[in-house]
Amino acid sequence: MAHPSTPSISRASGETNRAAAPNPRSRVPLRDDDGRLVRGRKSRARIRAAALSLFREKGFDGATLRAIAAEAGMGASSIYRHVKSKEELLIEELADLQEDAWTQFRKTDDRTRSTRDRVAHFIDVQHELLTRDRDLTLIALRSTTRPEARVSRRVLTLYDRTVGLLAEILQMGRKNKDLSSSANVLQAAQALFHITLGARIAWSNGQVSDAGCRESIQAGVNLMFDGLES
Amino acid sequence: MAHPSTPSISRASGETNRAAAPNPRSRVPLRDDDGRLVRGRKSRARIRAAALSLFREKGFDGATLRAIAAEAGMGASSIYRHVKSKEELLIEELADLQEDAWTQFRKTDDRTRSTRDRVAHFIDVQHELLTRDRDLTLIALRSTTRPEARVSRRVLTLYDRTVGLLAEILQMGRKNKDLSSSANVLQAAQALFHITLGARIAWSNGQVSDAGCRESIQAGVNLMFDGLES
DNA sequence: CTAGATATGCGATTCTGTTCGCCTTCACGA
DNA sequence: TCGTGAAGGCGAACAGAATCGCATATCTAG
Repeated sequence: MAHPSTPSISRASGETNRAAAPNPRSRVPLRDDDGRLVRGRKSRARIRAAALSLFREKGFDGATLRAIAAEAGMGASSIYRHVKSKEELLIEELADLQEDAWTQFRKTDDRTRSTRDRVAHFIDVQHELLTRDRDLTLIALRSTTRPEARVSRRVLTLYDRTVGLLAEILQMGRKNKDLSSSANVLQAAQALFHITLGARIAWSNGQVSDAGCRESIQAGVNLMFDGLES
Repeated sequence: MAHPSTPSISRASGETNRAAAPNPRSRVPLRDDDGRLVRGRKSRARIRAAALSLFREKGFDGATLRAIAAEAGMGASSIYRHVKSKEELLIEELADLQEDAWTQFRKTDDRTRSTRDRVAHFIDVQHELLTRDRDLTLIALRSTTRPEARVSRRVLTLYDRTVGLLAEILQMGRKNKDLSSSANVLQAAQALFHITLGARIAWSNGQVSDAGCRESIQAGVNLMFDGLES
């Protein structure tokens, strides 16, 4: 069920754990970070900043890699010393955003409330952060439809993690008799997550507004709790 | 809620309704189909056949436009006289497939059965056909993440139609007191559809097997009917 | 039959992300 | 001090989709 070779999420913010990534050529860095890498880190930061600003300005597809490179003060091909693909530049941001959402949820979560409320709150926090950047959400979704791309794994891992957190909440609810004991929490968490995913697809296409997306998600959550037949 | 400018699905099979498509230059064809168009239609059919066979053989990305053109017996650029993008070639097939699924459902649908069963059956039939061609499903999903692409609208229209059919089933169930009268059928239909969509994303990534996908969908449907709390 | 209009076709070109081979910089160990 | 090897950078090149301008074929109107 879970994705193969799914390491628990490493710190997603800051520099990527490039060194820790399994290298196909199994060329493990022999030295620890000597000062030489400082320049590299700076470049990486510049690239990421340039990419972010250009993405916001022109959108993902509108931001040429050559333009990003120019803004970062280097040639286009040099980018690939730091990043494996253009999409990866965006996925970095997504990972950060998710991490933010999760920590913010943990800070504002109230375990004494009903499971339904907690789930709604979890989804709300996530929605709040994700809808800030339509492009980001869009590319994340898009990358999940390119299994051959290296980033898709990363995004799917983030998704898995989200489902896991949802399942955690549901599990607690089941213990408290807040939920039917026959419910399969993992399947339920997946269903809930898929509802949010589907709604965001519509949103990112401009089919529904920001508020409409949220409403659609909330309705889905409520339906899932109440059931269609009851 | 509905997508703007969403014409009801025109005959999806056979030739595209190229003439009926709103032309940005508003150059509406003055003449009806004179015999001259026969050659074009033949070319179109050849292109589509070539594309289909090459897609099956090499996959979507593996099938070069030049290769398709060669197999169709023309230059690569000529393809664009008949088709607006490479993706559109695949979406044609999707539309056909959907149409097949819907007619097959109608043929095998038993209105005396429970709403839950009918929904499950509807989703099953669709699943059956869609999982035959992973690439097709994948590209369809991918195209929904490119709002600027012309095909995305087409796919979203197909999605809308699916949701509509689901809502129809649910509506009938509500009338028969099979469903809670407080349920919003459209929202429920969307939620159900999104569950299938999410499961298919996982499937198309190889995260879950064919059977796993189906199971996941069925579990989601059942959850949606039973509710988490009941 | 001719003139115009339209549909179809093609080669060259553009724009894109990405790869390749080569070069420079620099910490480190002998 | 010197050589080694890895990190980082560069310009050229590649492949693929999509566009452009022009040529040709086929019809209709007069």
